[in-house]
Amino acid sequence: MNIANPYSSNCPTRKVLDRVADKWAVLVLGLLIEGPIRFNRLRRAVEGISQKMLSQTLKSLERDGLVSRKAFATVPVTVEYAITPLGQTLATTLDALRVWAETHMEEVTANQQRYDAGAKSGA
Amino acid sequence: MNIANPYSSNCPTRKVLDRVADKWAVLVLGLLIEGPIRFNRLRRAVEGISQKMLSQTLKSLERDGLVSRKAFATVPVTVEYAITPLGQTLATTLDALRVWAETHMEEVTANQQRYDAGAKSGA
DNA sequence: GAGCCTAATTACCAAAAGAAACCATCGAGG
DNA sequence: CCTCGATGGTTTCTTTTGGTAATTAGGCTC
Repeated sequence: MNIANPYSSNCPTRKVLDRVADKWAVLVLGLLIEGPIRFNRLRRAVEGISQKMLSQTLKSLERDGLVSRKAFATVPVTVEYAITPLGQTLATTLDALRVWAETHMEEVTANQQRYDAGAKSGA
Repeated sequence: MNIANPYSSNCPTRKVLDRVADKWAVLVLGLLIEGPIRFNRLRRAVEGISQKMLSQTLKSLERDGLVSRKAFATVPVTVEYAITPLGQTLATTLDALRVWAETHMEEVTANQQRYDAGAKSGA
């Protein structure tokens, strides 16, 4: 079982890591944890995402078993996306990242400005 | 509404999240937490990374104040990279992600195979 | 003085993201 | 009737990013 190091490219952990390193997936999962939601509503909620990327993100999340898709044969066909139990475990983990961002973003931004200022004068 | 929802694109949290959604940054930070390390050593450790991407990743991590760079005027100039205290807090958070991956990768892989099989026959 | 090791950049090409248009269906309204 | 709007997508095109390989620069070794 001890497959261990994600630093070798053939390690499956690396694949999952690659998958998770996706800003849209992180944002979508973060929204889905609040409850099932329809496609366009999701699109409006996640500011800046295109239909293509949302569709693509949802498809791969579904493929991974992190979200479930349910289509209703209503007037204009509605599709509802929901997070799965597995997806919830990931969303919980990712939430720590959001908390980190909220806690440290000011410091990071300050660092960036200091760096940029230094690079400008130091060059 | 300074902080709050990362779903609006102008939220600084979103910027940090974008930044973190980078597989190389995650892997590099994970290695740096074990101690300072030189450029080429890092490159050999992170399998599959190119010099360009490593250089680029390190530069942006340095800009964010997550790692520090120290050049030594040795024979062939050596450069050592180390994680900063701020970087450590992030690396710790990201470690939870690695743990998630190690715990759930089998399930995710199984889901993918089931999905792919279903799509093939079900389409 | 050719070759090598260091860290990093550059040029070039492939892949992915982004923007915007199009598709098909149906109900509402002019 | 015919267009409009809303539904969830896909397609097309452009831009941005990532990957490969070659190059740079300096000094040491052979």
